[in-house]
Amino acid sequence: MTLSEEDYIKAIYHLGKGENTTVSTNAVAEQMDTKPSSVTDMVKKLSEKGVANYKPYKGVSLTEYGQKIALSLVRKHRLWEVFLVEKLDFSWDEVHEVAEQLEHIKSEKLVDQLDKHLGFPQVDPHGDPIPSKKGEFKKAIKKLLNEVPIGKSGICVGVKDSSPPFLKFLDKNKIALGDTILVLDKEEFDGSIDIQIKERTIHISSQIATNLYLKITE
Amino acid sequence: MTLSEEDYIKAIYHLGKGENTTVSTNAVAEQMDTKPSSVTDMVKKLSEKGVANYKPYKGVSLTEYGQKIALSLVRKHRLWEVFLVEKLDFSWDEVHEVAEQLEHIKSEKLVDQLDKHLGFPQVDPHGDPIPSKKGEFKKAIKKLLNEVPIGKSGICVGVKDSSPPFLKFLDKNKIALGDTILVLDKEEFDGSIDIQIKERTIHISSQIATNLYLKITE
DNA sequence: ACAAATATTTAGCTTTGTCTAAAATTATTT
DNA sequence: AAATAATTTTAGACAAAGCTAAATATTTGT
Ligand SMILES: [Mn+2]
Ligand SMILES: [Mn+2]
Ligand SMILES: [Mn+2]
Ligand SMILES: [Mn+2]
Repeated sequence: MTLSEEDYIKAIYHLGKGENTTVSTNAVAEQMDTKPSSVTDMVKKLSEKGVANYKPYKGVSLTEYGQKIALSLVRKHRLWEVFLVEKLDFSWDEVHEVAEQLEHIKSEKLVDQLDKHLGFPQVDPHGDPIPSKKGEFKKAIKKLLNEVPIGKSGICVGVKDSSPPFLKFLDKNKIALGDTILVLDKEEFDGSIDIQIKERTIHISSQIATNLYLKITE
Repeated sequence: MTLSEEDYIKAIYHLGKGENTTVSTNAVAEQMDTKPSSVTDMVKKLSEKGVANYKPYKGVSLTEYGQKIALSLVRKHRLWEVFLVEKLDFSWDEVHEVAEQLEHIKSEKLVDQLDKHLGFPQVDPHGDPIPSKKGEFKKAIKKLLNEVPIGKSGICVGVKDSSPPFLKFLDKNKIALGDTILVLDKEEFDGSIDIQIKERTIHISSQIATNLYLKITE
């Protein structure tokens, strides 16, 4: 697969949320920051290669084979992200762009050894699970912060939005993966909430609460 | 620079042996495993970009800017080779192919941090020097084994040919960088020599002797 | 010095991946 | 059930990087 084909496969995979959903040409175009006509051309090619199922005007999905490729790419992307943070002192908002390049390096041994070097990590710096070599991974039971009822608490295990602005916001407000968060109060009107985190009590907007994953503890 | 442009720049650099020599279209074509006509097209483009000086029928050389790029690529290539050997347990005959890909990853921070992570190595697994961030490196005073006079000895510090077959040959014969080699005898007729290495006395062909670098000790 | 051999460039074609503009299909309103 | 709007595809073009075959320049041998 070429670099470009691989990025399309990943886009289709992510838009389908990991399940094997059919996604629209326009959606892929938006995700990839290209034009719908370019997507049409590419998905035709992917279809011919046995990577995708494409029905004109109906959308595109990945074949079994395509999903395997997607999972391998996701695995590589996330392992590199762990490497950058753990070994090269990158912060979690800097890794995506570089991993986007590194994920395309072709060498099975490289990935296997990297995995070993990192101690077979289960999640990437954003809390996203790392597929095994065979493409398996258990998706964690986690809840968005805005769905956690008042009085319940949990451990922060992931972010839904992993864009640099959001990640930097969390850094600035000293919210990190692993922290325990208790929901104190919720404001119906704007969806904002009060939380307790590490002795501090802070008020958090709906935009933040809908992008933080917790693993409920009690 | 695109991946392809970068590979051409590296090829021109290596053919010019690091000095800023003018090299021929055919030489570049052979090195890159492409056709001379493709090289002509590319060097024209590199010339327009200010990376190379190209005179039709006369050959091509790198500009100052082009040399900077070349040195940065060599730096990245060799740092990645060190990483693969030191951290991921690759053997020295497996690293080149992967480094050939990794050298094109764009991220200044990545290179700086990798350098630090590796403890600022001075040479790659084949004994080749790693340019500093500014593009400087001292070239070691080393001699090819076939040029070492009888009775002199030295430490094995590098290989001229770093192709897998040659490197595997060295592994098989337990000759590694760092080993001390004493020249016992030379055969004028075929250039073969007798050496002593780690208590062993072995006979070595001219092809091997002309591809092993020693740093003379006495 | 000239012919032959070699090296290099040019011209024209191919593939990949992209784009714009126009045409076709599907979805949504009234 | 049309009419309108939105989505998607097609047609045609372009840039990058490569190739083959033909033309041109340079080098070499006599
Ligand atoms: Mn990518
Ligand atoms: Mn991630
Ligand atoms: Mn390369
Ligand atoms: Mn090397």
